[in-house]
Amino acid sequence: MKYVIYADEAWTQSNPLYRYHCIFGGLISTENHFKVLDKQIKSLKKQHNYSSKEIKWSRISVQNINFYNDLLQVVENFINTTTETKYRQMFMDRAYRYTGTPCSEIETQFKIYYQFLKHCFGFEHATKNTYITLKLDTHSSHYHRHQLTEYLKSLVFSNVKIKVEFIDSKKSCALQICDLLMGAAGYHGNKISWDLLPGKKRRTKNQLMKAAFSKNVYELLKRIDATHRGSKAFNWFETTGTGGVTVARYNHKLRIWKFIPTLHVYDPSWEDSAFPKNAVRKK
DNA sequence: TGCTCCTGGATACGAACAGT
DNA sequence: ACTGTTCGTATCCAGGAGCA
Repeated sequence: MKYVIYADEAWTQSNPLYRYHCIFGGLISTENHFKVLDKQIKSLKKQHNYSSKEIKWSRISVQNINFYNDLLQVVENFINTTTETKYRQMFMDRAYRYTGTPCSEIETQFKIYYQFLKHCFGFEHATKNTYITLKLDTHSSHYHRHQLTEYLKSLVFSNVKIKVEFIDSKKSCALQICDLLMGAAGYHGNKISWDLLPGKKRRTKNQLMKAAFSKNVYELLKRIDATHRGSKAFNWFETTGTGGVTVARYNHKLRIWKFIPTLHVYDPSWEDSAFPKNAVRKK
């Protein structure tokens, strides 16, 4: 069986520091399903006069919010109706501070990328002769593509053959969807909408709009989790339980993974209670 | 099992805002 | 300046998920 994974990262910057960071997201499905998704998105773009523009978290505005909300329906439908499609999200929490050997920011990012691809999809439970083409955004790793490729060479499974490709996110709706979902995750999880403008006691229209959209994304993921796993609650920033069976890592339609390095200390200064209520968690 | 985190809903009050 | 609306805070209440 052949699959394609589109994966991307977001909220990796370290200035300012946000509690939830290094958010990695990946959509896995078949090439054909992705082609259909592409067509659906293109037609929706036409309807909304958004054809020439790229889908991007940072491009959401009051003027195009209807397009983005409609887009969420397309995405939900895509994930729900195509059995091969699954979504994975990994992130890190600064409350669990890594205490191992320090390394450069970019190297850390590669290592985490590796962890994400190695463990989040549960490849070890895939059937024999599974072929996966990993499509990563060329833009974000442009200068380090070679280095990342080297890291990913050690991604070896007996049952899964992996091929890595770098593509331009401008040309891939699936990658753009990843950017959107992760952008919303970071915005919501870090309470960015509460980063009030100087002297303001209320959030701006734009902040409220983005907070509402993030919530729509949250509810989308919650619905998917509820439909396919029967769970009654959904935490965007907690590891999804496996119910004691490791094959869940492969089978689940949607999984969230809070990546906690083995070598870590708990840093309560990042706890929710260390910040005022309704405040952005940044340092 | 108890704890924390994350979420929901309802209600009430007052402050901040937008439009006129 | 006045008005009506929206937003934020402060209460309660509730429960699920995951972790130690």
